[in-house]
Amino acid sequence: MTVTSVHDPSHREALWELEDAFERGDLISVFGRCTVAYEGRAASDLGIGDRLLVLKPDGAALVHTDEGRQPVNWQPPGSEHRAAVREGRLRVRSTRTNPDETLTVRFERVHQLSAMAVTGGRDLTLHGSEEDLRTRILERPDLIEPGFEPTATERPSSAGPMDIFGVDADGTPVVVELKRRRVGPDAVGQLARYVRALREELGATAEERGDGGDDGGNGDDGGDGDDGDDGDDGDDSGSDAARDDPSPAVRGILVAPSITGRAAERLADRGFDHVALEPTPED
Amino acid sequence: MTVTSVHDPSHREALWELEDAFERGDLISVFGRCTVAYEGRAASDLGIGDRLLVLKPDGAALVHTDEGRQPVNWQPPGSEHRAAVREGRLRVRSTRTNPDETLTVRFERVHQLSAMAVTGGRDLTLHGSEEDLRTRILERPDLIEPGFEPTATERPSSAGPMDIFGVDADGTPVVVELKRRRVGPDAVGQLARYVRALREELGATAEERGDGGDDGGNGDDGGDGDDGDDGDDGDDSGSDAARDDPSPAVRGILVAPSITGRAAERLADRGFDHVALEPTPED
DNA sequence: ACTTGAATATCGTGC
DNA sequence: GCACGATGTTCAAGT
Repeated sequence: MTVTSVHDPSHREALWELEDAFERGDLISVFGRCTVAYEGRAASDLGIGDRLLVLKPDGAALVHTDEGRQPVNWQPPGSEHRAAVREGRLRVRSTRTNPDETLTVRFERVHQLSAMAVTGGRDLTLHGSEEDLRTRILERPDLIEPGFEPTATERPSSAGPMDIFGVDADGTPVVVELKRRRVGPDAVGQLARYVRALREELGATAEERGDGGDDGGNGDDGGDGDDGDDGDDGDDSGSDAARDDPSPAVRGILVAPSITGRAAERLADRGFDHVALEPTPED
Repeated sequence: MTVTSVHDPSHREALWELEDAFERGDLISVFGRCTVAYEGRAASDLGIGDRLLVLKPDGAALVHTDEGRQPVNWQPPGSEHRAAVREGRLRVRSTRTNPDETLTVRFERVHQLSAMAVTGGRDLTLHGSEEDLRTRILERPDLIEPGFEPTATERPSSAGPMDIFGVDADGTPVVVELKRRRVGPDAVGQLARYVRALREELGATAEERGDGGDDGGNGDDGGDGDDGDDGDDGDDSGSDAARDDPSPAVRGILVAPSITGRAAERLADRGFDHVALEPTPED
């Protein structure tokens, strides 16, 4: 039998079953009326009530109520489970170190305890990720725009690896930033950093192209333009003329299913483009 | 009886119990051998294996394996659960809209099904949050430094609401940014945005205050003064002169239990201070 | 071990 | 409903 199960056990009975299940490495589910106390990175106390306690052989512990996706209390994998009967009640305690954390569940009454030996079934395949989006574009670059040609993925730069690098129909370098779902202004900042990094890297070329790559205003401190900040502080308009250049040396394209209004504003400010595209084709 | 439980039920038997439990608004736990398919914001498929399915009356659904704190598949609250027997197997499906998402669990075999009517016990008290840290400082402002006086919390600015705003012993405006745990450079950037916004707002006043009054230091180790700036954000380069002013019109203080080395460098670059403080007093 | 960044993040709050 | 920030975020990957 792969599953053991007891209904309305005594505390001592529940303890025996728990210890056996620990020994076998079972996945355990306990329904019962209990209090919960946690102390570690923070601290919390939960009064008496009906809850579901899940104990995993890898050390994870979860306390669920009847609401919410998140457990009301938990312990991450790597913790150690112990059970005991104290003051006539079943007490389950899960501890770990680094940081030191303790989760204690005290059962006033155990309604149902089940344990199952789990085998196999770890082959999860996830689709619709950012990688799918990249694959889709590499197979059909015209989804970005006619004439676009990808030349590298994860191309390194001083601002980190960029998702897709390529050239457009005019031979202008293009940085493509991929997001698998609707994005806000932060994604525009990320794209701006890559573009700036590439403009600096290709600076000489830009000069030759006669497009006046750098504005004369702050030419002295040449690496420190203020438009590439990560956060959302770039709201001051008109701080640079270069971004309004009609033919910038490097283009930026943000690929995402949709973008927020604020993000659209920033894209326009910087002269970047948005291409609406889903990780997988719509039905 | 508040708990119903069936061991090794037939698929039809399991269906009856499930539908009854849905009707009663029970918290449900199902052990069984199953496949899982999800389609929505992403898509995934999970081959056959032993898992624990948790169904909540608020619409949440969780599929847990024997590993990890996170469910391998799930559906958030607000979804609708339905059960049926198809092709001789129990099928549980949870759907929601906006976005459209579907989670389907097909049981080859149900080992154990339990359902419990949950009552009460929603009074969770959590300690050690950022709000605790704010409360602690407002009650004892001298923890920041002698003479510090908070004047507002969540004070608005063009960069968003700042955690605590106040004045130091010299009457200089102070922006305090709170973090409940160890922080990296991003927190310094956040603080810098607030300080810059306030400096702009109070610009005229700052010009007049050009006296030589300097802070007495707060006794912690002074940051090294190296200028090895990597310039990957440079968020306040616009007001360049103000940064090096020995008596800036606005001070910035980052309150956190500890900070990373890179964050310390940036703090020093911008002339900000760090105060080491926990959300709750150490024992 | 520390740091960085993504997630089907989730969850609250404010607009 | 949308956007933004905090979370005992968790988690994987890179350094």
